[in-house]
Amino acid sequence: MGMMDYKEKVYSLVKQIPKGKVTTYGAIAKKLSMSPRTVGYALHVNPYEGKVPCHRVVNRDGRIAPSFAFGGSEIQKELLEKEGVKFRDEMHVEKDNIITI
DNA sequence: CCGTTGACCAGGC
DNA sequence: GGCCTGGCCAACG
Repeated sequence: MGMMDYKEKVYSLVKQIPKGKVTTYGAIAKKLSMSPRTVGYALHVNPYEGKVPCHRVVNRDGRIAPSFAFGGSEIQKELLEKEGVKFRDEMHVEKDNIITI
């Protein structure tokens, strides 16, 4: 494993989120000592569709991404529901799905 | 070198 | 829960 820039650190952490659970940008940011915005940016430009489960990251309120990079929030919702994540409404997961990792 | 943008957050009300 | 504010910071033009 060579040098990891900040984005790769984010991706390797996201890969550890178990199926059926989600975590927050802030939790990842805190663990990597970076700003939550930077985590959001890294996922926005994530080049590893299918390799990094970026659909398992939500904001502090449990809200999914309004402009999820791979097909919009509807796709993110589908991916999560397929894994058993329950939703409170169209844009929010039930908070008991959120883990801190 | 700015000014702006954005998959954010903490805290207050 | 919602709405604001101030803070945050990489990237882009």
